Amino acid sequence: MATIQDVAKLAGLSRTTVSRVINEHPYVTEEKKRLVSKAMQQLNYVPNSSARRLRRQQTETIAVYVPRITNPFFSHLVEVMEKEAAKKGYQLILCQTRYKKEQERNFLELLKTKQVDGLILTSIENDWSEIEPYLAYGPIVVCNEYSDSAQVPLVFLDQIEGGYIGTKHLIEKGYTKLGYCTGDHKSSRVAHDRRIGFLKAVNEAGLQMKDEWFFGGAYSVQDGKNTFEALKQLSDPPQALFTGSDEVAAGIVKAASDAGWKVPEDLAVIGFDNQPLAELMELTTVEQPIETIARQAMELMIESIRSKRTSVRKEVILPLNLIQRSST
Amino acid sequence: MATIQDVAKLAGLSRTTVSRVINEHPYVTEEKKRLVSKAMQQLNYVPNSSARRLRRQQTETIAVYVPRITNPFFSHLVEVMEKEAAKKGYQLILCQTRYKKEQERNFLELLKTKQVDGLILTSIENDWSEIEPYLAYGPIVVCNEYSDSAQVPLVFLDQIEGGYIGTKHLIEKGYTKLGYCTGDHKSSRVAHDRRIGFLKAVNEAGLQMKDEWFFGGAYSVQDGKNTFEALKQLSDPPQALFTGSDEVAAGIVKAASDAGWKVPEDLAVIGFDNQPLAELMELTTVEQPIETIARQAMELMIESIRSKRTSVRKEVILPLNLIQRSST
DNA sequence: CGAAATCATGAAATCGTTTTCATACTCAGA
DNA sequence: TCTGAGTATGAAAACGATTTCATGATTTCG
Repeated sequence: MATIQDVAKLAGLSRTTVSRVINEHPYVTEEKKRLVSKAMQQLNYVPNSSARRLRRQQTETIAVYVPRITNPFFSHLVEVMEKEAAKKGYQLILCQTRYKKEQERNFLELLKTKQVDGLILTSIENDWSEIEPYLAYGPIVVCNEYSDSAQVPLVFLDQIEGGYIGTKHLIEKGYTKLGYCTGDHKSSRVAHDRRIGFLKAVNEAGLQMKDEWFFGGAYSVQDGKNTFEALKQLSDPPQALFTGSDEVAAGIVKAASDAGWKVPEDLAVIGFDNQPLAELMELTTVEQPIETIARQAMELMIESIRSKRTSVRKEVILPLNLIQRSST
Repeated sequence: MATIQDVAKLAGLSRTTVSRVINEHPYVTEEKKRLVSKAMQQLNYVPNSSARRLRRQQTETIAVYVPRITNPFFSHLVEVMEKEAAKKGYQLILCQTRYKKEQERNFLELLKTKQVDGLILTSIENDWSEIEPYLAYGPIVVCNEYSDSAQVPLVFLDQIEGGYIGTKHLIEKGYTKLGYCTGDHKSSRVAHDRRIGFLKAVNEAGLQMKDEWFFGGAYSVQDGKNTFEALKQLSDPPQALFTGSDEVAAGIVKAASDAGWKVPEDLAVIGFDNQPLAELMELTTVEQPIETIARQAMELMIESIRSKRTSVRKEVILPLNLIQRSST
């Protein structure tokens, strides 16, 4: 492998000048530039990035935390982030926390050991106090999740509003017996807020709720199917169901159709996300502007890296909107 | 930030000894080990990975190429690879080629500039001769795709067999007028082989084909819907359709149902992949053992990195199997 | 008991860049 | 003609680790 020294020798110049050419420093004559370029080509030279990283104290790499990349919501987020990062000369390291506190903590070392310039969290497993100390080693941006105490940029969606407009829609459609079915991930602010939005709409309309109309722990298509089986057993089932994801909604619709129920006549269902699957199943759903939050988060990240200012809290809240199809 | 020098000073020892403790070198007395550990803790020291990379000439990072991470097949592949890599102390850099030759070539520089120890390709856009020279800079493993001339480990599925068993199944079910609907991605060996398998089964059974029963360029759910619309116009449509992906199959089934066709009575459809969506839509499909190929590819990669032998061709061919549901 | 092998440590070289500092040359303005 | 600003270059320091080499001390063994 050719080094900068080899190039310098072949061009009859110093390492310094070669480095200047590479980094487009002014004060290099055209003639030397040509000489250097020629030598670099002849030797098929490229700068060694480990050396460059060491000297420059930056890696041009960003770590992105997701629970699991197979979740379409997160893979979409990552797709956009990678594209945006590549555009600005950054690479992405993928970290799957698998919803585990410990996994998340392990990956935090990446920042400390200077393997990445910054961290984007799309989910938060640990208490913020566990994460906070790592801010000393580089910027952190939170995307999609929310934390009260985090002194960092936060890009997230107005989930209260999301819960509210979805529920409002059901109410306007004339349903009065509403069920609620989500993943209720303990620490997640997202789930918490949606529930508030749901209850707000319900209370405004003066509707009655029953405890048995709350279904929890639902994440997958299969969970949706199970939820329907449970619902079917009720003597007084809800007429409409608010769900926390399109997968769950799809599972419910499928199971209901298979059982001979008509959607939305016998049971209306509203999803969340507007995934490709929602279109396939013709689900009414609350669309999350994934591209926008991903892009915003990445922009804030790169800005934080470049400016080197100390991290400050900054909230970017984006709206959600309803997409009406035939499941309600 | 504390450096190894600071630790050495605090512990009253040399950098060398500290380094030995970090790297678990023998020939360090227990006493000094304690001293060093204590100093490291006091200073909250962690080794700087850029420096370590430079000296060791390795990065403990692997680049994975996928066309798009939102494609569930690839996100599943990446999920397993990341998990496997993390287990062995490696990180993953995600590279989305977006089916573009140029993007793919750009990312190849990662290997040359020593930002990664190796490359795993899950799709190949460029001619192998474009990629081959980069073997000089580190190992490459091909996963899922196939190339005749590549002198590297290749982990892939027997797509001829896949096309064959899917088609055979349709024939055994009694269908005699078979359609073929895939993405026909020009350079892809995968698509090519499946077609061969399809034709083999058709010929063995002595069935007649019509040109109009071949549908191309279908990748998405929407493409599937469009395909059905086209098929509907035919005066003599096929009874059953072999498709290249579950998305396409799902689109066809959906459009058919909406048009009042019964599946499989009026039109049978078989998918490919066994994605979650296939279960939801109850698609018969050809399952690809994604976890296995991902794990195998990652193992071969890490082995190649560690052994430092020159790359040799090695084919690992895994079988596919049929999952029967109610769409056929 | 003396030589060889093993254990324990540190000084200095090394990895391949970028950056700082010093030096020299050119040219415009007083 | 002298001064100071701008231009162009290179020597050497720095980034922070690991590895080689050298040197003692200690143990083993014939």
